Amino acid sequence: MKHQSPKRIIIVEDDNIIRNAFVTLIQQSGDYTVANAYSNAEAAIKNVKDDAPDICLMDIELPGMNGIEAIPKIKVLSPNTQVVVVTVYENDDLVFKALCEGASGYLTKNMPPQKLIDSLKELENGGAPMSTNIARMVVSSFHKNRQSPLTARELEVLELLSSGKSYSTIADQLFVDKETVKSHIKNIYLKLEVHSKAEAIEKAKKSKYI
Amino acid sequence: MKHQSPKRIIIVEDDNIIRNAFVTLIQQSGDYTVANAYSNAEAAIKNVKDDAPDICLMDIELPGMNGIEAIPKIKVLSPNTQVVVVTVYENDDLVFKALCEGASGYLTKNMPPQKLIDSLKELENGGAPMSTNIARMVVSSFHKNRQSPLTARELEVLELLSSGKSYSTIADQLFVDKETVKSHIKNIYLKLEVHSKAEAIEKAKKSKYI
DNA sequence: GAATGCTCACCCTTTTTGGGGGTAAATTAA
DNA sequence: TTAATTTACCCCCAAAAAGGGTGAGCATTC
Repeated sequence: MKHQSPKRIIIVEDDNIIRNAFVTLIQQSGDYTVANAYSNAEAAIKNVKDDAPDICLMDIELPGMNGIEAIPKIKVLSPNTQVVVVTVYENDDLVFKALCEGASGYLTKNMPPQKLIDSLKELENGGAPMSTNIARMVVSSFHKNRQSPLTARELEVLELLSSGKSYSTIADQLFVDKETVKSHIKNIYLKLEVHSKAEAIEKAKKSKYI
Repeated sequence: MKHQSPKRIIIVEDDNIIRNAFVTLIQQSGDYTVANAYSNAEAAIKNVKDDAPDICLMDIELPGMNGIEAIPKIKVLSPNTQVVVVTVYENDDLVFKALCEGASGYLTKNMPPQKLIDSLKELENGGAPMSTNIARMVVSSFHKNRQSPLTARELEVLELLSSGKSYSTIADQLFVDKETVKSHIKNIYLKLEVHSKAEAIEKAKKSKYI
């Protein structure tokens, strides 16, 4: 088998001390080479085709374009690059935005140095490295709220309603009359204290009933 | 500081050899105590209030009730118990079902033994232990498909449509005329080759455009 | 400078839908 | 034996959705 050349990494991080620490840490590991290190996203994007990185470590708060916006731009120019966010922010919103934009991992800067190298290995193995809290946030985002005021049938109806189906389609799918669906929806509105489909869906999603 | 009593664990696994291996492994770690070990979900559910486990290791394929169905029953009877699925299955459907039902982690049986103990520690630290492939599946589930035939504006409209909003509400939110929204939706239907809201939403979600 | 694609906006029509108000039987669970 | 759930029906009517077509303004691309 042919020898694998060491994985190429770029770093986007505006703090000089942290950036240099990452460079040193990664170079010393021996298994990776730092193709380039940037203090802003624009420069990284401009050079990403030449750098041809396997992995990009991306900070979020950066001068100019922020790290979240930078992710899709990197991915378009270099689709095989895996972007891992490395930041101090553990805010739900930022985490899910980063993942939606295409991040393959999300690390917080308070991790021990060895964890960074472990994470790179995890990426190579087809994983998605995440800090402890981030993994929990991600998994929790799937959990449903079981204290729902709605009955099982009502939840079924609301689920279908939230997928854009009409009353009659829902009725067909549940093998009941359209008027029955209407009754369920009336009860859903009563319980959720709303007066329209959109409000019901919004409230149910926010409360994680569906 | 007061001494913490060792975390209590129950195991639900129908294969005697594997179950006993887990028991031995966990007992030997010293940091955990096996409160009970069951070969089926029904028995585990019956005793979960008495066992009062901090953690439940749950297999999926079991005689009688399967592990996925068992998760919510365990969580209702003992809300502070963290359920971790331990299985051979890496199927997307099962993973997401397990997480939706309330699993706090998902491990595959091909892991090295030490990984199980590490995972228990990870749980204690507020994490969500996952095998490499599972973590990638979970993170990938957030990624959007960037080869969408829809324009940015059309995606915006479709996103709002999929949240149950009416044409006029969408129009207000985007500061355009209702007729403009209609035009966009007509184009969306054309491009996606559908003839209704529900079909458009279904196709867009399936293709991960939204 | 012609062509294309995108965003925006208006017109017409039709059927369907959604939401409000009631009522009530059968089943199931507490 | 109450209470809750699921089912189903009636009325009404405004609003919404979907189909059709047209076209201006703008940016990009060829």
